[in-house]
Amino acid sequence: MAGKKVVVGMSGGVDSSVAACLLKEQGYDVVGATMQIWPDEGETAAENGGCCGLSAVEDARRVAEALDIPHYVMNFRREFKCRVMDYFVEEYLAGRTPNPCIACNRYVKWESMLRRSMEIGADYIATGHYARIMRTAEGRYAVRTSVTARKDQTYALYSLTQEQLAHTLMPVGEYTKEEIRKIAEQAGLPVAHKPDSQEICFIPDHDYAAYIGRAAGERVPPEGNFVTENGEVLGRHRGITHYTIGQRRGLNLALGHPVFVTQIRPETNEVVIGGAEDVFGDTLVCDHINYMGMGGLPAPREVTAKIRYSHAGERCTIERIAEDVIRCTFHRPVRAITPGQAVVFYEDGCVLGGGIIRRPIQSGR
RNA sequence: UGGGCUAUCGCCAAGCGGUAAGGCACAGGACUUUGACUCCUGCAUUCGCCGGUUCGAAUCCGGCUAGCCCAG
Repeated sequence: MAGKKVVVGMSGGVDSSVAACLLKEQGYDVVGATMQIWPDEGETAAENGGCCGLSAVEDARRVAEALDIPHYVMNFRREFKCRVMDYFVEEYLAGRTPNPCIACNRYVKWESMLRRSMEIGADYIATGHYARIMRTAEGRYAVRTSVTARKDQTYALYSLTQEQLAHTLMPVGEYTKEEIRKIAEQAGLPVAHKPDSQEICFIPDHDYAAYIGRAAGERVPPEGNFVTENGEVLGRHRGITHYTIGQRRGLNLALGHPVFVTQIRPETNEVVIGGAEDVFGDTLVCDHINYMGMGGLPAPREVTAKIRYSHAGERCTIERIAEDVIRCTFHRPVRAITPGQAVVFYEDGCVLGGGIIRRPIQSGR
C-alpha cells in the first residue's frame, strides 16, 4: 500500500469521505478530487443537489483538510453535459427510461476521472460505492454486493471494464451504512451527519418532465392518447416523457381499478394502459453488453438478474443471440421490464455482466 | 308532446326512515438512483332544487329542473 497513490472521488458526502479516511489509514498516498459537473456555476441549483452539488466542493475541501490530504477540483462539465444530461433527455424523447447514474459512472467517473487521475500519477481511483471488487477463479475482475444488501450499488456499476476495475478501490463496501457513519463520527469528519443524497442530482426539484421540456424545447412530445392494447382510447396523456413502464400515479384515469403504463410508443405518441397483471413479462432483449465476472457467453447460462436498481433479482436463462445482444428468459414473470434500464446478471452476489434493456418480448399471451 | 326511468364526492357506486360504505382518481407523507411499484394518511356536516310528513329523511309525499328510454 505504502507509496501507492489513489485519487478518491469525493462528493462531499459521508461515504466518499470515509473512503478517503479508510484508505489513508491503510497507508495509501491519498488525494481527494471533486468533480465539477454542473453546467453553470449559477446560483440556481447551488443548495442541496444530489451527489455532486456545488456545496460538494466546499464539503469535500473541508473533509480533505480534516484528513490532511490534498484536494483537487476536476472539471467534467462538458463530459457530464453530453454523456449524462443530454443522454437522459434523448432517452426520454425516445420513449425509454434512462439510468443517468450508470452513464455517469461509466463515462464520467470511470473514463474521465480515471484518465485524469492516471495523468497525475495515480495508481488507482476510489469511490464511496457500496460494492466490493473481487477476482474470479479465472482471474477476472468483478464487483460484488457489499456487506449490506440494502445499500448495494453494484447494479449501477455493471458497465465497468476489466481495465477500469484493475485500477479501482471501493473500501466502503466492507462496511454497513451505520458503521460508515460511526467511522465518520469518530474521525471527526464534518459531514458525518449529512443526509444521504438521492434522486437524480441534476434535477433537484425532481420535476423530470419540466427539465426535459426546458432542455428539448421544440422537440418535446405533445399530448397524446392513452390507449388499451386493443387500441381503445381511454383518455389524454401529457406527453410521453411524463411516464415510465409500470407507472400508476399521475395517469388521472378513473377506471374503477388501478391501471398502469404497460408500453410507451414514441412513433405514434401513445401510452398503452393495462391492469396490474399486464405489466408482467418473462423475456427481454438487451444490448450494450459488458462482460465482467464472465468473459463471454458461449452457451446459455442460468443466472440471477436484476432489471432495475431496487429489484430483488429473479432467476433466468441468458443466451447470446447476436453480436452484443443477449436474450434473458425469466423463470417467473418480472414486473415492468423497462427499455433503457439496465439488466445486470449475478451469481452469488458477483456481477457477471449486464446490458441495457432494449425491449420486452411478448411471449404467448 | 304523452308514458316510463334516473338524479349520492372529479369518475363509478352502496344506502330502502335513525343520523353518508367502498373502489378509482386526486393530495400529503414514508420508501426510492425510474415523478416507478408498494405502504401510511387525508378526501361529501352532505345526498339535483323547493316545499311537506316525521322526534328524526339521501331514504316517504308533492312540485320544479336535468338526463336517458319508449311512443309519435
